[in-house]
Amino acid sequence: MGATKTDHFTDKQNAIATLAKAIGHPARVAIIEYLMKVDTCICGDIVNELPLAQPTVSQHLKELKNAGLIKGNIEGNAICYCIDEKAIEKLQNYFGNISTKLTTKKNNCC
Amino acid sequence: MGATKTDHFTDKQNAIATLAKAIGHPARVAIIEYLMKVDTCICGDIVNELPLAQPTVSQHLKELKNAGLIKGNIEGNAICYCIDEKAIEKLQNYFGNISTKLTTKKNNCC
DNA sequence: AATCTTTATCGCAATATTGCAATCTGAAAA
DNA sequence: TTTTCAGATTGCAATATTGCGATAAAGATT
Repeated sequence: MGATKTDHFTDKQNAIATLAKAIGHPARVAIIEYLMKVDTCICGDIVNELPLAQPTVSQHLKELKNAGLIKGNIEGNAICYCIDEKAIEKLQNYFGNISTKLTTKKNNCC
Repeated sequence: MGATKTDHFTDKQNAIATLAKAIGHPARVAIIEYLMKVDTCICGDIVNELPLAQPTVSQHLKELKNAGLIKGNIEGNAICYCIDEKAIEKLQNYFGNISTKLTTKKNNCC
């Protein structure tokens, strides 16, 4: 009890949940938006941008990386993080499909 | 500490995070997909469809409703739940914007 | 080598989430 | 009214997440 029963659901469902869960925290939304805003993606200064301590930011980055939403490249002693387009596209497609199916179905009981 | 510092982030960031967090669980992904699959949205049998007990399903529905992803209509002593298109559209737009911005920017350091 | 700079990890406390048995509520049916 | 049925709520135990201070790891700089 307390642990998510991931094994009872399909791989696709778990995959979407994992991506969504990673975005389900404002700090991580802010990180993604910052990565978009910055032209160069030398990203050590995310810590300065966010109201969180360095270890906390590091952990959020780790979770985003585990979920496959961002990639990291070592560059000297700094690290270059950037968004992985594939993950974003997966989400876009997923919600796009739901949206179109909903409008064609016109289920209007609510 | 352990509480999310929502007040340090923008309303938009918190809004996206709230929606994403609600989808960030395979059971809730399964609920949404079931609501799409069923033509009529008389939805009491979600419990039969999922490998979870009734109180657990009820709580997941509550969280989806709180996040604004689904709506519920009382119909007799049953309840008709269905997806709120607006929330899905918000997510679709959000990830669509990111996707297009990424392809135009061509940031290829990773 | 000694130091600085950048990022990751450890360990902890506070809080949140997940899941369910038991129970409650309220409408329909008998 | 009593029973029944669909859902919600309560209360609890197990686990996960959030956040940060302290520290570690590793390349850069002096």
